[in-house]
Amino acid sequence: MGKGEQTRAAIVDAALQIASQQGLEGLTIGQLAEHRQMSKSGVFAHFGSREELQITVLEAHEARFIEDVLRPSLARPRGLERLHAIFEAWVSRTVHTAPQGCIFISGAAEYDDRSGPVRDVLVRMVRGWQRELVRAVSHAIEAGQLDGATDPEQLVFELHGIILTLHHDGRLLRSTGSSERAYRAFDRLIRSFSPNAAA
Amino acid sequence: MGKGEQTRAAIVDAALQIASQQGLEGLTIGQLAEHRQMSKSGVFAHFGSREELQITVLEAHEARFIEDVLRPSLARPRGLERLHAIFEAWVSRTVHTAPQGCIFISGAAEYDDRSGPVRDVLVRMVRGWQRELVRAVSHAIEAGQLDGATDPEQLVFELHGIILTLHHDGRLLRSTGSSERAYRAFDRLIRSFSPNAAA
DNA sequence: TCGAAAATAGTACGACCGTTCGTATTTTTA
DNA sequence: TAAAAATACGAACGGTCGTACTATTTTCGA
Repeated sequence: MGKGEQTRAAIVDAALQIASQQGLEGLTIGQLAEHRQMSKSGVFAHFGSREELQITVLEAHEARFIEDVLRPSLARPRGLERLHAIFEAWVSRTVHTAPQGCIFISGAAEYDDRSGPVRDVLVRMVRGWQRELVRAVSHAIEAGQLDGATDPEQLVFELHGIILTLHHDGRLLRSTGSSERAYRAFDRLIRSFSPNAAA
Repeated sequence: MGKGEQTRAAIVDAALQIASQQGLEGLTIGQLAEHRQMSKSGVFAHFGSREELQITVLEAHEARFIEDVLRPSLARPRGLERLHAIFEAWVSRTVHTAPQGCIFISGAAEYDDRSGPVRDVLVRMVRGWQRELVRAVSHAIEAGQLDGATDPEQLVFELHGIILTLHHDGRLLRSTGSSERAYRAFDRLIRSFSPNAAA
């Protein structure tokens, strides 16, 4: 790895941190340069535009997200066990690993009314993640661990809600005990989709 | 109402629109002045600082939110019926009335890592709204419409999640049918807290 | 080790930011 | 209707923004 790539990686790392706190729109090249003790133009040269930087940060975020949440869970057997592992890792990441906030979530608020490449990339990533979740749920249905009539996307919809509230309450309101609420919500959610639950 | 108050009200109105799309941090005085065909300093004079403007916008948003969501529901009898009315109005507002997005939600992402007066006001408002929800849930418990062992704040936590996902999917992903998913989620949520549900 | 290529710095630009201030205009009040 | 007060304007300030250019330094293979 040449010097350039090395520097670039370090910049992206710092950018990821900053964007996690201030959002992708709050990320500025000047701030990033100061953080890395470089000149603005030196930072800029690695990306060519701020937009390209933001997209690069999104890609780095996604890679890390997948690594933290999905990857370890793939070691678990398909079905409820894996789904549970995913949820646990997701909760954990939301409150611990990324104590500066999730870029997917802050980005959703920042770009839901905008158009452009950054938004497009974000949407593609979120859709991709939802597809992964749907897959995991479908496995549980196929295994008979969830009711056969379960609409996987409905379950994912509600699952996502738990994480969004966890993020919201834990971060904005600084509530303690949000994780416990999240787990309780997850249990009820799964139970209400269980084979023997009165639909 | 003097001329000044009149102008100020019109400015706040425009600011509310802009902030609903761009967020409170994306709201600028210059943009606002252009929108209202005024000079920057003319707009500025009504608030004294951008922060004061942001707080004023928050207050206007809260007033409208209460008016749209809570107020009409208070005409319904306490308990599940009122809770359902609140949820319906909330969903409706999230997807129709405020097609530019909810400032409470975008603000949560913008200010969850910041400090200062704007954040403080936002937090106070969100807490206040959650308290209202807890009240509505408690009424349903007292009326025996929800299980006596129900933790109202847990139910509110999950209820909030439904709205957050509705906002997320409907706006970022532009999903159609999110409202239906929200209603289904609500029904399941209520059922799982019903007196006869196997806890 | 030298020289081409890559990487970084430096400088400048126009645009917009929030804010200040002095002045002009309009509105209200006496 | 004139004086007083409220309101709006215009210009300017110091900053920061992203970006474009040019110069300098550093890196690394021949």
